[in-house]
Amino acid sequence: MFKRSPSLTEQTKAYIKERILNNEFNGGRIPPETELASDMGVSRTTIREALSRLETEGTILRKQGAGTFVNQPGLQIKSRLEEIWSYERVLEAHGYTPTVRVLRVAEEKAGPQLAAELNIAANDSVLVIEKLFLEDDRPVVLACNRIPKQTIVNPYDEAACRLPLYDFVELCCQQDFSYYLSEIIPVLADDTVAGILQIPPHTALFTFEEVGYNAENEPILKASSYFRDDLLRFRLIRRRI
Amino acid sequence: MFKRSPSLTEQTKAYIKERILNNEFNGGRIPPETELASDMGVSRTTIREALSRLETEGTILRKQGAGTFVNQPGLQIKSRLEEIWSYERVLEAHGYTPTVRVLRVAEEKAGPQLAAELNIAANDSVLVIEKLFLEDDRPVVLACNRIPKQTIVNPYDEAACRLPLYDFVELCCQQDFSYYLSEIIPVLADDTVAGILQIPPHTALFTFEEVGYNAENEPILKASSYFRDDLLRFRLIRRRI
DNA sequence: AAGTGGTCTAGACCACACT
DNA sequence: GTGTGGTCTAGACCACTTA
Repeated sequence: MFKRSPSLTEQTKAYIKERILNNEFNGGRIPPETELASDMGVSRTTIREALSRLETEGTILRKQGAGTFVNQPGLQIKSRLEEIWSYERVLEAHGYTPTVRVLRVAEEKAGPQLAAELNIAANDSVLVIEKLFLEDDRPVVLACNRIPKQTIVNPYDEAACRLPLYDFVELCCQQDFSYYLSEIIPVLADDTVAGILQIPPHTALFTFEEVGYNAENEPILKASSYFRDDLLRFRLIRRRI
Repeated sequence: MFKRSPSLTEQTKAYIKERILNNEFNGGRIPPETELASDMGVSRTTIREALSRLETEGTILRKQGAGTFVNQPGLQIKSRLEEIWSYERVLEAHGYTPTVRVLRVAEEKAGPQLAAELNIAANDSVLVIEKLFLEDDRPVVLACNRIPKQTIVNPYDEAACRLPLYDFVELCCQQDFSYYLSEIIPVLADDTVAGILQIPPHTALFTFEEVGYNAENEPILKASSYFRDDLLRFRLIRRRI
């Protein structure tokens, strides 16, 4: 029934999710794992891994001894904090059709703090790319990214700067972008940020301050992002561990 | 080597983590999965599940074809947002020895918004428990919890209100607390909150607004929490999906 | 070429929920 | 008791990295 790639688990997950969205399960009850396995011609392990991923996403609910159930539609989550990868996709998940505006591309010298975070020397050059994500001309996210010049091996142009950051890194730094380590920090909007995001000054915002790492676990960029809370709100499922 | 409960996977994970903390792996390289499995007398599946959990926690790093490695100590995370369950434990993880102060226990009538969130009728009674978590007399977290009176089946006293919320719910509501659905919202501290947390008014804070659900997926409580950003900061690992 | 993690299988037994 | 999800096993093959 399925091909080899992408993984059977991912195909299984997508297939079950589609059946959920089509309301194919009476009363929200999903068939037993053994039944799903024999129906779809895969092992129960594969089914279980697919169901686990759907459970972490909040799509389904499992009760030991009782069964597996579709979660209420109201509880489905649009933007899970851990899964944000590009703001374009986050905005699309919210039903927006985002546009990207590159506000600034410049070179700066790294201050001592930035140098320490990126494991470079103070006063080394960094490339600064400031991007604004808009939905219907309303600014939603302001992102400021700093990448050490020495990691940029290929020439870049205006178009490259418009790309999602991980594409830029793979294209111009020939590095794999592996993960972000993020801090969530509440701040008051200063005049500059308030002006760009078109909100009153001294509004409370939250920001991401994050360092991006490559597959070798070396820091390759620093990103600071500001969000319009009224247009984009993050949700989170917290489970007992 | 191991007992049956807690699960082999959890014991395996704890054992590997202990060896990591003891610096038993030369050069940060963790032995191959097959070797770990035969050493510890469990199947490779069990080892893999344990390693997966250590990876999501940010403790280790896996590279296909290359090996498994200990993550840099600086990248270890103290309070993963998704894993917060009681604020006592979060503060302990930060090296604090927290105390809890119950500020208020009262009954209120539910307004229309709260009633909708908790799926009760407007003007139904809710029990309000306001708690402050301190570290060395410095307030760190203010939490305000609202539980419909009708779900409280056992009598409660002052001591019960001091318990972590999930213990209170299991004790007095005879319900299993399953998960929270949380929103992260930046706000300006008003005078009341600022006074309680001992910070200047109009400081930017972030808050959790969250609804707690039982195993049957029914809302059982509403919680609003305020955090001293300077004393407790949340970190997050975001991976490419 | 050899060694590593990634995926998948078939089957066993356990813990829990229903009725 | 019966059926469900939860845990675990032993073994196969694949994809990737490293030398």
